[in-house]
Amino acid sequence: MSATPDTNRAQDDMRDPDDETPASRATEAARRREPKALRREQLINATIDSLAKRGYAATTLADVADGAGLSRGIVNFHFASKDNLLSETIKFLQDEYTANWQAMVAKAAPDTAAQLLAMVTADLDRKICTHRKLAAWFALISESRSKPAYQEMAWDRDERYRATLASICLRAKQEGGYAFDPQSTADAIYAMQEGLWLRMMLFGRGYKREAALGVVLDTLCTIFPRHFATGGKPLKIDAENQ
Amino acid sequence: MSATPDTNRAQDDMRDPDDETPASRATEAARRREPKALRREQLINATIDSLAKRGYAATTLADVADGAGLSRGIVNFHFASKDNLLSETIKFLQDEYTANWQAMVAKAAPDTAAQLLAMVTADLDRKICTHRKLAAWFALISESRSKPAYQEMAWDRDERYRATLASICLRAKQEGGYAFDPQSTADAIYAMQEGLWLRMMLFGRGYKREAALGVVLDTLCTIFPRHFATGGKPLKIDAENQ
DNA sequence: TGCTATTGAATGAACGTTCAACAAAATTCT
DNA sequence: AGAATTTTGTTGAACGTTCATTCAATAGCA
Repeated sequence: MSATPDTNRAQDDMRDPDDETPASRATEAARRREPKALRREQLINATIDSLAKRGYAATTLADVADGAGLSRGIVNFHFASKDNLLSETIKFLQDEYTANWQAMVAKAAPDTAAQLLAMVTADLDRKICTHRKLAAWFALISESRSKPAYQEMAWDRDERYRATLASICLRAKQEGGYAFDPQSTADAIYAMQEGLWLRMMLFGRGYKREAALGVVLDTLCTIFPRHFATGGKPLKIDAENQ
Repeated sequence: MSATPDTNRAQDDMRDPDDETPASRATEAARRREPKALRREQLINATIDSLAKRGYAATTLADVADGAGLSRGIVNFHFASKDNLLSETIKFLQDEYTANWQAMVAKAAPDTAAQLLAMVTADLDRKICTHRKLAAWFALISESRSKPAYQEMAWDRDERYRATLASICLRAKQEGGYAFDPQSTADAIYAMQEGLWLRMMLFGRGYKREAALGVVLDTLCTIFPRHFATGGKPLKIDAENQ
């Protein structure tokens, strides 16, 4: 029982309702009973905090352990090495991201406009698009030059999203008689979203989720005028296919 | 006279004709004569190399000095501290970037399409858009959470580009009778470009400048159909204003 | 009694910074 | 002009700090 076990997570300027550590561990004894997976997630969350607050270079295992309210040696027990902890952290973020947009797309109406809207808003979802997660993600991904493992994960994530987006753009083109190249359009939209992420990461208070969402919706209106009304609301279109 | 003074710079996958160190310093004596500013630039270039090759976390002063073919203590003499070296490096990149697009815009024809094309292609210029510079830039900017100085520089650069782009979008709207919001459109285009930068940084060989350029031009055609013909060529438009 | 999770001190390597010594250039003096 | 002196640039070893990792000791749990 060293430091006071702090549950205060990520003083994010966006005030995320983010990932609260589920089990409200009261006593030292109760904490011990928590299954391994939970402890790992707790450490990963502390890692995200540290990455967001202090950056990649200044993220130390001591800081992570302190953030989780545990002792120094704990990370090497659960993750073997710092490298592995960071790999697992990026994997955690990627998995959460992918699961989120896939769920949102599955839940959305099957028509093209709704599917497109779902994909695009998924990236700006409250759960994904928090300042601390964006900061952590950029910190990790920027080091991917020297870490081939990161690059692979980024590539994976990218391909899936990009391919799905391209197929929706193709459908939209067929329905709306647009002139654009579907793959180019998909790439442009995807790039725009990552660019908006970057802006949000860089200018925390100065550029919020709502602003980014406005830009995205306006752009959809411009690119897909027959699917979206001004204001970003999907327009019902009686598609011939489906 | 310690290590062989290596002039081999940045084995970039993009084979940049990049910044060759101007003076071809032959002898130890000749090197000494180089003015201070040149030595600084040489060290900054070695820093960019190291950031691109090894990442932010693994960039050490020893590595920078080795890369420049100089001795260990040299950086602290010219830059006082590692922190300052990195600040000067990001400043160098930002200044080069801003000077480049402003020069290209100034050189372009005054009509809206040409100005827009100039701004947009400036970002993908051979001189700016090399793998090593992108990697270095992302490595630095990702740490800006913990370095307020970086953030300020990023903001500055951003504002100037964004405001110029927005004013051009406004002109285009007036000329072409488009429905879009000019600021949103400017933001979208800018974000798209930074997103494409990110892709190029991440997927080096897998996503080249030419691919990004194609996406950008296609997008211009989609957004400004009355200014650009399919294929991205600017269309002469007889503007009423100017 | 094992077994698993956790602790915190010890270890050794890596790094930024400092500094005394040195060398080349520039400046001053004769 | 040439010698003497100061200034400027450079070196590499030394220092102190920080950090990841290891590990013996310990405590809860089956």
